Amino acid sequence: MDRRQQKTRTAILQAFAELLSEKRFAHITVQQIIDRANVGRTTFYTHFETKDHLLKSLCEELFGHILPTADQSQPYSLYHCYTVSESMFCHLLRHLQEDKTLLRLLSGESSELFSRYFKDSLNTLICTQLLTDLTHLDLPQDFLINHISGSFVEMVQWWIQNHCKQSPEELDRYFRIVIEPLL
Amino acid sequence: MDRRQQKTRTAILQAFAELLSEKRFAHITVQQIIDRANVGRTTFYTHFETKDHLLKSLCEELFGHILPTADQSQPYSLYHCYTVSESMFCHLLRHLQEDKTLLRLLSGESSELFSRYFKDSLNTLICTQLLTDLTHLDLPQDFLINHISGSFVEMVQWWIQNHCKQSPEELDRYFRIVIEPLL
DNA sequence: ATGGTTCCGAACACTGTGTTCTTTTAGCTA
DNA sequence: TAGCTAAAAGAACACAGTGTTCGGAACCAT
Repeated sequence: MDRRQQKTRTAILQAFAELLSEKRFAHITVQQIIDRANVGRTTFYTHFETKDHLLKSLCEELFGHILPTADQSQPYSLYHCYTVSESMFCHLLRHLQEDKTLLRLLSGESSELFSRYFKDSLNTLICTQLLTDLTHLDLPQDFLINHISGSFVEMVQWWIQNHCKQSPEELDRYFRIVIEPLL
Repeated sequence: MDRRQQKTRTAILQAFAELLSEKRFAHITVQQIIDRANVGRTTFYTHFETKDHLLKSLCEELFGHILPTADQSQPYSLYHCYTVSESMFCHLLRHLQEDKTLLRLLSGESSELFSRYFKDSLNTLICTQLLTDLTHLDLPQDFLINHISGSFVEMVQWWIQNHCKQSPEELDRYFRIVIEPLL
């Protein structure tokens, strides 16, 4: 792909991410984005159809860095009956801690947008990771999966709102206490 | 209050709620609201400062019916170590099942807006209901409360997306299994 | 009935969107 | 390095939505 395209694309995404950590999605205008990205109006619209498409692209960009690493990174296979030294969730938390952009967005005023995307991705991720089925408790499996991914994202939101006081390992411990009785 | 005021106010809220179950908040225009409510443009703006304020009013209106009943309704005191026949959550679920408007909104494309409000309200509600402190597990109390309210709202979303197949009692049972180990 | 409030409707300025056009610039190719 | 091509800039445009202002009509209370 042309170097120019790459440059403007990242400039736009960057500017957009910055703005999102300052104000709500709905209150951000295309004009503000292109001003900050130092890009022409026409250029913006050749790259992104609408502001909504831009948001989607940003989500894919950011979570695309985080989630696949957890996916490939082997038989974490969630927490299991027997304790594993390393968990997928701890892995995610560590990555999250380092990605300042993502942290800002998940704490910004439009955090729901990203949380939603995060949770949906996590949901499918858990489905693929989940080898054993968890029907030993008398609960529907998709309910349980939804509960796990939902709780995780809720925890992350809580963590970020409290300014990330805990270490990823400590947070992982919390999550184990809350989730392990169900596995 | 003047009868006219009441009429237009509810007409606007009603129209807005209808529209919200059809399309996203961001894609709803004031024009559409006042057309459906059969109300003049000026009138709208004397009642509500902006579309955002209207949304807030709608939240207060709808959840104002549901939550206080759970609040007063006595020492459910969450689930407790000893099982109680009736729980605050089951109570909420029953009310929710009957409120078609609320169900539509929580399943619509702007459900995050309502879920967020729901969770925040639930959070403070739990704080007041929570008599005993739950520090016996080695977890911060506010983390635990956040986990409970978050999980509940996540469950409700899951329930509604699956077209409310389960009865409130059955759903309450799910929630007990998931939460009770922590109390 | 009459005074005060509320509603209506049309008009208005203003902001933001998304498109079109021409001119300029930058990257790939040979 | 020259030349072709694709991309960006910038200005202008039509359009849609917002929020306000006005005069006049409809309504409610006393």
